[in-house]
Amino acid sequence: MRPTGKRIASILRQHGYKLTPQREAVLQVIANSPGHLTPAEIYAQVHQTHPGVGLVTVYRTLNTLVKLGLVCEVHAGGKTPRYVGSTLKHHGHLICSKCGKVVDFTECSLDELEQRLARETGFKIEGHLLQFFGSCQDCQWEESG
Amino acid sequence: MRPTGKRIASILRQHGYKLTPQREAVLQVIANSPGHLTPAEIYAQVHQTHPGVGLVTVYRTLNTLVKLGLVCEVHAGGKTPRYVGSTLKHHGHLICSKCGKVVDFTECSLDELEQRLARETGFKIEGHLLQFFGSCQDCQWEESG
DNA sequence: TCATTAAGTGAAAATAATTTTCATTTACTA
DNA sequence: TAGTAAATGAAAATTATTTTCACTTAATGA
Repeated sequence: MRPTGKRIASILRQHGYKLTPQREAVLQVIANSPGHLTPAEIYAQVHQTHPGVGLVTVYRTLNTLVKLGLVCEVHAGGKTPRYVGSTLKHHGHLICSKCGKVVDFTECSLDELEQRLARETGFKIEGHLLQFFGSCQDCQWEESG
Repeated sequence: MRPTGKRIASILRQHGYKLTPQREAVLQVIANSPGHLTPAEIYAQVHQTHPGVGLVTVYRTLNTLVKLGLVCEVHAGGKTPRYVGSTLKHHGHLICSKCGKVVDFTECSLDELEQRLARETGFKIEGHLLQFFGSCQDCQWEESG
């Protein structure tokens, strides 16, 4: 389950960050979106309800949230990263190579592999991102059509 | 096993691309590097042996190689992607969140999950990328020190 | 071997994404 | 409610990447 906007706000304050209306607006958009948004998309949505909020603030807020591990940065084919509310661990994506559509899935079956890698490499593993690439159903139709 | 420079060259020609000295130089660097290089790093290396080759050509060559599936584009924390010779499927990385170090690993245990996802979502899955994030041994020392 | 030609190249300019700077404003704390 | 450190918006700066275009070259075949 993703953290709610309120949950995120509380964590922000715990870490000494101020809770400004601008940040709240960004949090709302991310928390309420089922999809994976680019900074520009987030800005567009924020701008509708809070016309005063600038794109710079969106970038700054995203950086802060990523640093705190509250949102996940996903590179899904396109050149700009996309952001989604995150529980940090066990994050899986299915990405269409043609249209860029991203579908979430949850899976927890990598523990064994994770432990083996930690043992063999000395890494302290904190999370993972598993991405499958392929064509979504729509784009398969277009291919054959 | 990664494709060799020669192998890649041959595939290029099969697809109607010309084999220019510039491309050969880029291929050599990628094929011979054990690590994951940024476009700028590749350019720097190419430039040593082929001072005439421009950064633009490096970008163009990388795009071509990615399109052909001959190199893999990895987003490893930093803002620019990194490139590595690739077998397209079964590609795993272990990425240090602090220093950006990337360690390859191979794993083939995701077939079951892949099939389930394909069934449930209708995706035609063509490959995947599994990335674990954490701290490498060196950076763990720095943390406690 | 040489001429043809489509594709590739370098340099500069253009575009796009992101970060920095700085003067001003604001949320939190006492 | 005053003080202060942090956050903000706008503009400028930076950085990464792509496009344009005149020129060059690799591949092809006579």
